[in-house]
Amino acid sequence: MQKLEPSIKDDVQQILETIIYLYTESRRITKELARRAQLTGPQLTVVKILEQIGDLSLSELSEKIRAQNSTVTGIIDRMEREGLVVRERSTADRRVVIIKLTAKGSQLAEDIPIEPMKVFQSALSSLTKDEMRELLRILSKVSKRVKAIVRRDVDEAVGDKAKELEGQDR
Amino acid sequence: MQKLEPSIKDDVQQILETIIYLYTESRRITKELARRAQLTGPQLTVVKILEQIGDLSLSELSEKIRAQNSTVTGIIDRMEREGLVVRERSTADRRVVIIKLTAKGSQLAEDIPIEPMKVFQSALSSLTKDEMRELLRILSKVSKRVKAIVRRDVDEAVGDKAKELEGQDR
DNA sequence: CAAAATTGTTTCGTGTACGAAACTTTTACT
DNA sequence: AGTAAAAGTTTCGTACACGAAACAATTTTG
Repeated sequence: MQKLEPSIKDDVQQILETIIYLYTESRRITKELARRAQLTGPQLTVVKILEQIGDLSLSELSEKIRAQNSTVTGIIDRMEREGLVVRERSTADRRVVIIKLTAKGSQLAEDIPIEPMKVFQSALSSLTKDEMRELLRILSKVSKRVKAIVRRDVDEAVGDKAKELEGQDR
Repeated sequence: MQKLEPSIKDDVQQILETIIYLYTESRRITKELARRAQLTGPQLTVVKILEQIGDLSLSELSEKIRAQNSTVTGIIDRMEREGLVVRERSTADRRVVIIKLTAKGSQLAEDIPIEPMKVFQSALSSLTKDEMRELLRILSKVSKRVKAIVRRDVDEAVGDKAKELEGQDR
């Protein structure tokens, strides 16, 4: 079943693990920074986004933090309970709820000096310009491949295509 | 505050987004594959791991799926309720709980022909050997930098170090 | 204009996810 | 042996996270 030669297989495994590491680390950092302000990770994200962009509708906010509306409703519920944000009906479109930072929320945003993503930006900045280009090029290639595979094999008939997919492993 | 020149900044942003895409896509694929077998993402992961490795203690399983014991307890509770696995006390060490696939669980594992990670392995395999080495080298470098920054700046005094960190952005 | 389709939000039910505390069994120490 | 420390698991409380259904306001259509 495994047709990759060992060293290649190890590379693949290590790359996957590194990507997973980078992602989970980003969440860990967010969480750690948030903890110091008595916030949760997602709450810190919301506070920082509202500070930078200004008021947003719930849907816009959901899109920014890549979560479903129903998830964000809960996050905002808890933040409103803590007095960090307020909900306001839009006068232009009364279906829309606008989320605004309160004074307390703004103060908190200021108190947290660093955005979680800054750590990654800083780390990436240690690469040479060429390395950065190369990284982006290769990651994009992988990304495109994943998208193609997903379209063909996962979204349609995983079962039928499984053998074929494994056949490509060599 | 932003000292990166635009093109570099865009590269950084794109790299971050690509990494986030690859990670979230991997969860989406897992979930989609799981859905077809009436499983959840983590449950599919557990079933596939047990199929390949064999029986594991709860702690070993937690480590494999990178989750806390308390999280896995819940996952196993639900899977046991569905008759996919059983808990057995280890005779060697009676503190230990061994998780075993039932016949139903094994059958399900067989029915799902492809492991979620296979998609990524396949995509990564489209890279040349040189590209793979280069990707791994660069990602490792980033990873090391992140670890170093985290040790120095996040785990200790984020507030004090924030300015300094931003200064490194150029 | 009125019914229908659409858009934005919330509610509900289920499943993670995590840390702290509680519990059980084992190991280490005196 | 007897107590203390450690290891493995579960319980508890809280916070996401998501999809489906419910609800409200707006826009589209006949």
